[in-house]
Amino acid sequence: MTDRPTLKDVAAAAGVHVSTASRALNPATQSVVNDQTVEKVLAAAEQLGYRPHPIARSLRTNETMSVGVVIPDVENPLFAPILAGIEASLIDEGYSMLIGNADRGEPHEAAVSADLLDRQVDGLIMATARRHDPVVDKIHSGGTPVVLVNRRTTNDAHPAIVGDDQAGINLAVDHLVSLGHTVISHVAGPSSMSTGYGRRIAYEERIRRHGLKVIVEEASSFRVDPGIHAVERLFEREPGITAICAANDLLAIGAYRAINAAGKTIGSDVAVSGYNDMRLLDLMQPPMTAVHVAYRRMGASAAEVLLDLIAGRKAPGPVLLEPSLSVRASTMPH
Amino acid sequence: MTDRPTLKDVAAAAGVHVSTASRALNPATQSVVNDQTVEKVLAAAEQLGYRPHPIARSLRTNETMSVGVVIPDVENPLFAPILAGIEASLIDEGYSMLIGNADRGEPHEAAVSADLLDRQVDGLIMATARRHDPVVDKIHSGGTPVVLVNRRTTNDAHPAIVGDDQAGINLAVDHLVSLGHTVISHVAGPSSMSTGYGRRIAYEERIRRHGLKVIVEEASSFRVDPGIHAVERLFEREPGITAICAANDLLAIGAYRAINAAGKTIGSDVAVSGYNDMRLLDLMQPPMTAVHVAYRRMGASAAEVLLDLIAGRKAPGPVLLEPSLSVRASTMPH
DNA sequence: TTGTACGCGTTATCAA
DNA sequence: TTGATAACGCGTACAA
Repeated sequence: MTDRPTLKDVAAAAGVHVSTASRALNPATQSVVNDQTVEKVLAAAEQLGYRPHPIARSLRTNETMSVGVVIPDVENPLFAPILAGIEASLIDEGYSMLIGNADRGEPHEAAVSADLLDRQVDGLIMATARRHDPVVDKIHSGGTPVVLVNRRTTNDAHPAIVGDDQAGINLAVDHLVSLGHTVISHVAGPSSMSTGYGRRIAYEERIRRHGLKVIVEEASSFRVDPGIHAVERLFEREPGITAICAANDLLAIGAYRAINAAGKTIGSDVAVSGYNDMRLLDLMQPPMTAVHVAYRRMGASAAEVLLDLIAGRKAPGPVLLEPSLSVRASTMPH
Repeated sequence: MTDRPTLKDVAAAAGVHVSTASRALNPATQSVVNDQTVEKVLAAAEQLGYRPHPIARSLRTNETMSVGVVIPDVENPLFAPILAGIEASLIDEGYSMLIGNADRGEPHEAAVSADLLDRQVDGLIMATARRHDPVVDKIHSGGTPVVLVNRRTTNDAHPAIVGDDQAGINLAVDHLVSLGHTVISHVAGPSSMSTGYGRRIAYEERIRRHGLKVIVEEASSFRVDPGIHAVERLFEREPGITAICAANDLLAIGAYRAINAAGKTIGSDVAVSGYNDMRLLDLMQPPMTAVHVAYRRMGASAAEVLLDLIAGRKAPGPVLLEPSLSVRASTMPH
């Protein structure tokens, strides 16, 4: 591979000094150099196909033009659109995305983010936040720009782009109530995460406002099997349940399984609503009603806020994205 | 944020020269320095919490310890396990992963990979290869280590980790034949990609060997809607079709839609097999039979081969991963 | 407006 | 075995 041209080569070709070439190429300092010289340098750079060496530049500027993204589990379909949104926002500003997969639990998250920081990323987007998260606190207080996505901490000092869980649960509960349901239960996610906790609290509050009984089972994680078990427990406790409002799509799929196993019919016997509205949910049998969250936009916004932070602009506190409700056949009039 | 300690600091603390400290810290040159000095330096480094500055190191060594991954569409669920596999293999060797999303078509792929190369990645994993792919050819001949994943070019000089499409299609076709089907059609993917082309050729060959009639419709892309249209065309041409062997899960989902729309029953009237066996396929109604490919392992292998290449070791030609068949209710005896 | 000189943190070469 | 020094490619005070 033939050596790429350096700034020195450009300067030589243009017949000027390296520093002049540097200034001519840098939009910020370009104004200080003679117009004709600028032209010459630009022409030479173009002709040689000069590309500034990012490593050398980073060494000088202490900016790598890259950001780290810490994901709890890359294989979770939830994060694909978030990553796509982040990438789309970053690319326009010349930034790249370094991915850290923290799928081995909490201590791993610290290791992964430390790794990214060692690589001198200019900022971090974290999708792994717990409600009380010392890792996030430490990075934040270390001075590195951080933006949380999807989940937030209880500490509102951290910028975060998340869905409005309260509004989303309200949509689901109100929808079920409007269909005539009166025994509506909630399959909650882990209360260590804002998504699990917030949706549960929102459910309890909304159900009480409707004058109904609060019926909750917490699943150990946001996955299908824990969802099955939670619904099995629900059926034991409260056989009269006619509706399940799940904190997440996978938990709702678990509900599908448990309902089928109990010999009941989804929709007519027991209504089910999911949360997230991930792809292909409309292809299930019956198609699943779910609270829809704009994850791609969530990722895009997180990246934008992070870039603001990096540029020294002030970041907002938590930003709530308004959800909508995708109504399908899994919720029927009762 | 308090400045991180530099090699100079470590050297000073240990009472030795910078270059000695450098040698003591580097496993490769460590043997050349006095054991006691090594101890001293290591202790000082530990005590100061020294972490080598990767940017400065890269500037000297011309290695960034990072690899680029070019994906045709991050949101396609197919690539999540591939990314997870790549990441897992890389992390162990101290490498990081830079993601480029090339979702804006062919010219965009060239731009994205150029961008990654500009960032001095040590190698590239590309999931975007077309059968004839000048972009890949150019990068390869430019001297940058490249490994293809999932798709391959016709040029066997490029290392590639792909599924054995012929074996996979054979599994599906033989399965359908064994169920008694005699009018078996194929919904093909774009023939510009090895996956589309290879599976189609394999289908034609296997069908002929069984003495049956070749019935193919090519979809414009590996997505649901093109699948619907392709199957609609199939039904017009050959009303007697009892089985559809699709080149991809999404095309098979399109087949589900088209079959339902035609008032027929999936499984009993028309059997359907998918390809890839992506998550949640078992939750469809009816659960879908599909050729299963070990995508996580595919990603992991690609990363390993790339690291071999980077280390100067010779890479194998195309590597074929053996598929299996996940039999479910969408394929029934006829 | 341009050139000089230096430094960013490492590693590599050469002497000692 | 260790130290001195240069170099990687770029940006930037400072001087001219």
